[in-house]
Amino acid sequence: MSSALARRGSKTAATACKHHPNRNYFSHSFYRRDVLSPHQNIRDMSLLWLLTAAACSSSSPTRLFACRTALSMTTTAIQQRRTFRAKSEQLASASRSMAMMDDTSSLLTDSTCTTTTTTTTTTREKSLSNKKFHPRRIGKGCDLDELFQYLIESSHQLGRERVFKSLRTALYNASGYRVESAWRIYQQMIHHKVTDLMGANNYGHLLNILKYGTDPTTTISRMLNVLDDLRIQQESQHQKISLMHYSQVLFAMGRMGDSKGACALIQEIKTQGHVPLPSQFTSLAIATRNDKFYDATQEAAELMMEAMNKDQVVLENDACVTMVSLLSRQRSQGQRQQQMTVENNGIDRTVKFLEAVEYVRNKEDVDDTPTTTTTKSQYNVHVYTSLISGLAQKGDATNAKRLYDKMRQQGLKPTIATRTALIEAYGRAGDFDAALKLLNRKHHNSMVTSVLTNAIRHNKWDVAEMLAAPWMKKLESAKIDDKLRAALMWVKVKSDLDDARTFFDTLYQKDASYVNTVMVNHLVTGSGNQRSNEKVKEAYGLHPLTGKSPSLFSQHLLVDALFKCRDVPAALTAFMSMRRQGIPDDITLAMVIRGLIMNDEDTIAWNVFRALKKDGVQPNLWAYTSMLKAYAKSHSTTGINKQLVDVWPELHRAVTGRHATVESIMEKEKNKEKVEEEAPVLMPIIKNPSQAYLLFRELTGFQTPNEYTYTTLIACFSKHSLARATDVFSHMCASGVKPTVQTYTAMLQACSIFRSARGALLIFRHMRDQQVAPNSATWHYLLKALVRARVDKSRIDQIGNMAREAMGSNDNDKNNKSKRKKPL
DNA sequence: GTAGGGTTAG
Repeated sequence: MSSALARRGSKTAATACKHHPNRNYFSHSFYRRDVLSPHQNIRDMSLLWLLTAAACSSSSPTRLFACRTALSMTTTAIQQRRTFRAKSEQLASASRSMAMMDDTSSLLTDSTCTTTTTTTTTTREKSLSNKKFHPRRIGKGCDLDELFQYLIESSHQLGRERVFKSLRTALYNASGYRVESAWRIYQQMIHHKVTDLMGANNYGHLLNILKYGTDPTTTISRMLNVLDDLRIQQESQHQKISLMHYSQVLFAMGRMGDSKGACALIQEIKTQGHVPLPSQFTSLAIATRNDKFYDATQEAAELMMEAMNKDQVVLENDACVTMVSLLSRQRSQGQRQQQMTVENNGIDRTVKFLEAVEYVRNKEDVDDTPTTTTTKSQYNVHVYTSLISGLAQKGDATNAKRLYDKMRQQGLKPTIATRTALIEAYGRAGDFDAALKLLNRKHHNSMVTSVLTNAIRHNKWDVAEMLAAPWMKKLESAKIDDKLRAALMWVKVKSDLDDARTFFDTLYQKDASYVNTVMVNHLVTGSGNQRSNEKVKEAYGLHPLTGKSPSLFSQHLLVDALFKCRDVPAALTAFMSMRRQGIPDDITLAMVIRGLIMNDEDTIAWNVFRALKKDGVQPNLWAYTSMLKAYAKSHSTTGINKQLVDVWPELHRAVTGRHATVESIMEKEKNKEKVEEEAPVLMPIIKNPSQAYLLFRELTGFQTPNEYTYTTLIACFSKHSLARATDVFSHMCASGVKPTVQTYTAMLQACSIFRSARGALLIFRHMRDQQVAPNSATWHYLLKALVRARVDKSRIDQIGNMAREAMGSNDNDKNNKSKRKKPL
């Protein structure tokens, strides 16, 4: 109700707002029917314990990134804010000077009342107008064009005070809460240079209308313009920007998803010596959630934690729920330019956030009367659902289930969303018995989607088939939503690509809304796996049918598919086109490195890799490992495709993002020669294991190598030095990274090359002790090592028999597996 | 009505 009143601009609402104890009338909860008491907020120590345990069990060793420090992040934010403000100011002054240049008539939309009217206006008419546009008479039905015309003609007689009063009344009574009207009235105030007469409340009212604008760019920039004007007034001590003004802008930023702007504004509030309001943090949380272009989760969380820990700010429940949801699903590593933090894990960060929430809640209890005797959980079902879902994404079904049980103990009833989150946890962990058991009662779209996609991920074709079959018949029914339909398409793509492709057409013909982007992506990926670049390109061409242009993610899949088809020029062309539209993430960059190396374009890969680092982009672990793979290759590939040499300068620009953004274009214009000097040179890759080792040392400065990285490094050494390969192997075991069958095989390969029977048998025993099952390659290199080391023939035969025996049963396994793998 | 389920890398 309050929001409706406020929107109508009713005086009652305004007064009610003014007298609200916290003057917190932009609070999101204020607009809600069920305003939660602060005590209903998060407060439950035992849950925190549980989560901390989950974080400890799942957290991997620290992955550090040499990036900006917290301090420089803040500075950058301020600088960005300044640039943005400067741009807004330019915009404002441009619009102002335009208004000045144009005279009276051009400011009016109604061209009928122009100069002719001015000359023929009689004294009587004037006095009529005087009456009509008297501040007291300006009401709802007032014609703004007429009013503006009148004011321009009579401003000299009326005096600026009177002009201002008329416009002010118009703002309150005639704008009708229409954004455009309010903005035009404000522009008139600027034109008549009367904004200095505006009171803080007038500014507040204006902002209150503007915040409901529909266009993100105009809405925010207009509001920032108003704020800038207010700031100028503040400097001449006319006005003071209050928290409510900031709240209005933050509210709009929340709606529009301008997370960078919201962070910067919160910082500004702090610099002004205020403590931001809880509702302002809620706006920040909403802005972070709604921002599709920038992930400010970490920055926002830190601002909130600081406020809680230092200023005892009690966050609103909405902000908590939103932040918990965002934090718990943060990717644990590999984000480019990520801030250096110890808590790189989503759950760690969530725990840290909740600790701050607990801290301030407990503090509040002590300050208040300590009457809270209830042990009942103060978390609501949404917080639990977010947390369960966060654990689910990490495949931590054990803790997800514990949390779910705990929630039930607290007497909270799980909803469909909660059960879906738990099903997702089981599915990710590969526990399909548990997932199906939960699904048993009612097959809801979201639950089926979850189990289905996880079954595909885990190659559980029996589960996928069983689940998909009944839905396949009604694929065209409206009862199936987008996500489920896409999951069913995925099943089809995996079982029969051509059939899936035909089916896409059938669906589209039935109803264009039945097809979506994800389906096209599945078709592109499926075609890539079939190594058919014609099919890839054809499938990619389906994107327009979904009514959406391909996102960066869709383009990522295209590039990957083209690399799989060994069409390097096409893949690189697609990648460069992708770069022109946005900044590829670390996964895309690693995929490009990998694609090049898989296609034996080692030199180009090496140069892309160098260019990234030189540009300050930290390649992630996957990129490093792919690069290492070039050194581990048995065949030498140093030649470069001529076509790629020609494409290199452009590729270099695409990788580093030189003059692709507005800023860099400006930079280039400013400093033309400097950019042109930088003709990128293709450096040859020097393939010796010491170089590989240097690369490995370098990556350990940023990330923790995993079993794949170690194995690749061992493979680099296996042809050169058994001692060094063994060193890496020992280092791997000492670091707690478990060798895989591939690791042991690489070691055995080294033993065979260096004719070490003793080494081979030691490695083989180690493998047995670790209960790792050998594969045919393992047996092959073990035997080869023994043969080359001239071990006693009877001994070799003995092991050869063991190998045949083991492989015989393995073959059976394989056959069974492939039988099982045959889908639908 | 908030929270949940769809497509990325050996």
